[in-house]
Amino acid sequence: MPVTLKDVASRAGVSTSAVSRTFTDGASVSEKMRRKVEKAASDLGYSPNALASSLTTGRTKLIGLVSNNFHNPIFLQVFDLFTRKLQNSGLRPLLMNLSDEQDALTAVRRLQQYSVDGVIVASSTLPPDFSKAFRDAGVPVVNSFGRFSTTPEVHIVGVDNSECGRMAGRELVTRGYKSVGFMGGPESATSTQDRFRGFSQELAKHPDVARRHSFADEYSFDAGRAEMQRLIAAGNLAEAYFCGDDVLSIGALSALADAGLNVPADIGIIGFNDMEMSGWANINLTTIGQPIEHIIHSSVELIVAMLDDPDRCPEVRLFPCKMVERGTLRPRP
Amino acid sequence: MPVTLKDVASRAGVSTSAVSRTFTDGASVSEKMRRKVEKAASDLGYSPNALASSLTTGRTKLIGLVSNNFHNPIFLQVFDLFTRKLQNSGLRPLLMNLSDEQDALTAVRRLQQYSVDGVIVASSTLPPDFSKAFRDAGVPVVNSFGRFSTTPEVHIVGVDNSECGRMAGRELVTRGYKSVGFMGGPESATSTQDRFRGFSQELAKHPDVARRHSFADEYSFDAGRAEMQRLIAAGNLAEAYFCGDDVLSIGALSALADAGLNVPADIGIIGFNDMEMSGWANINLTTIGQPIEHIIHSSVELIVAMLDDPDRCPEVRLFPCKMVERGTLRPRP
DNA sequence: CATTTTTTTGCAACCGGTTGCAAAAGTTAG
DNA sequence: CTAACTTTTGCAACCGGTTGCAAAAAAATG
Repeated sequence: MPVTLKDVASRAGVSTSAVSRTFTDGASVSEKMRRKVEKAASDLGYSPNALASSLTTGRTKLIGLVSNNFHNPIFLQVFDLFTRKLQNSGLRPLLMNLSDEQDALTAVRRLQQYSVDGVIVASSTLPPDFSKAFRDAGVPVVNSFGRFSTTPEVHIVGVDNSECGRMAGRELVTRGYKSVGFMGGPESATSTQDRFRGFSQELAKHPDVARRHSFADEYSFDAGRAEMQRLIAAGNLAEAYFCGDDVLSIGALSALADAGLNVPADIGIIGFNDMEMSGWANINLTTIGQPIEHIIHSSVELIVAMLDDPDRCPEVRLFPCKMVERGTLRPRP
Repeated sequence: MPVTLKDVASRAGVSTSAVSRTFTDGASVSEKMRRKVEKAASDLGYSPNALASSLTTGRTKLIGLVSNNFHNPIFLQVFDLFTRKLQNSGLRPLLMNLSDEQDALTAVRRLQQYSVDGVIVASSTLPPDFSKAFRDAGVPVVNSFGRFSTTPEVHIVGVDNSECGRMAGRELVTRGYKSVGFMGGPESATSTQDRFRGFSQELAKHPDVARRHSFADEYSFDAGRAEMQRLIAAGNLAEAYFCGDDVLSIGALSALADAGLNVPADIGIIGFNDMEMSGWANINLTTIGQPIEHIIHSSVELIVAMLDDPDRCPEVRLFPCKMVERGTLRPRP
């Protein structure tokens, strides 16, 4: 049914090689030949089969896009940017949702069956070993939004989460809060661990500031709300909280509002991620944003570079987070 | 570098056909042979190349997942469900983001190059002709969340948006509102047109209820907020509004709050889509929800059925929307 | 045990392309 | 116009599998 190379060749009265060459740039074809072939091809509505050619070229232009973050609204933006950037680089994203199944080797197998040219692991919660499984299988891989190591075994693009934690701590101290809390996501997430570590490090420099911490069950509105309700009920609230994700912050804000506590007059909240809705007028959350576009553009650039040089030395690319000041912290003195 | 059929064959000392057959179910292979081959395959870590086999079988198990809705939070859930359901059906989603480029023929070309077995168009805003382009190219296609026709040319799975409009109208009338408004998304979106039509039809039955309508520039918080601010400034507000999407409703709610208007005491709001955050305690939006899971499961079932019978007669599958009562409308009398 | 029937196996062609190589055609120089 | 050199073209093998067909092996039958 679909038009093949052969059909075009016979209609143009030339060899299949000639047709193939007109569609391969850099190949040697005369102007006359090219015109003849292009005419025949467009008459027939031919377009080359990318999969068949991958067989000989060894390139499918397929990139596995692997993630398990299908519940955090920030990831809709992540998928939007990744798919667009990949498309604009002439690549096609093959999506893999890891929500049901986390086994790295199965994931590698599945993607290898489709001969992906490379894989982007976009997740802040998968363990670093996950990405390594791809590298071990010889598949170029970039880990985006993941935890970085100073001796990376795979490419990592993202932010320094512990630096973000320090930034949050510094901000709260600067604003004169005398007791502060960390409300993390699930304790098992590397992002939570790192933000907590940085936050603690920073506060350790200020012994006069009391600190405490706790963890919500997951990165969700309900978990943030429940955790804040628990804290309120327990009595001794800190003056300000750094929440491990905006969605937790928004949950916390709703618990505070219900309890009749005013933000930022009675209590301060700083979030993380700068999701779109954090800027909405009725939320107006002060938060720390990741430069998502930069991370994604850089990740795609890196995977593209890996296609030419699969043995490229693994590197870490970190981008700075930035404070987004809105209305949930008391003003700087 | 990767292990091929030939490698396994020579290690097992058998023909390549034998190896191929052990990996094709339904093929004739003796137990002894199967064991021998499986041993060799697992020793070598072989897994068959899906793309190479597609060349002869004509099946890639690749499904194009096409959308341009990368900004509505509801679509994160849509992508989550689609990818999982496809994966569980042994299919792989090839994602195509249409935000940059809307040309149907280009999209068809691109996906045809990868020999997708079928395409799912998941969008409430793309024109029906878009999906037809795939059908015309002989690619099985299902349009999810799209506008249906009583003489469908492609499979459509979704809701009856005009019925949803009627449902919203009925709800407002039942609650005794004497003047009501429709605040739609962009007037060009088929979903907005249909919801508006149904809403108007229903209200036409109640001449004692005053009605008006307007359209926001896009489906977004900011657009909803701006439009409601405009309405407030203009003076004559209706007693209740049906907003074409929850994200518009939430924007509208924030404008109302800023203006010191109380919901539902001063004004009622009913949304559409039941996004996750509509249920959040600080939003608590009364809305109409689409049965997303059903729509998606049914869409995938349909595309799977099309693989076996590409000429299957196009059908429309509609699922009922349901009211989700929360706190932004006055109670029923 | 020979014969017929059924199952298993390998051969070789094919899926839709690409590419090294040598022959053919086109250019340039003498 | 011929020789030497370039460019363009087609042939045929190959990429990693599948499959129709016939031969080989195994099982059933007499």
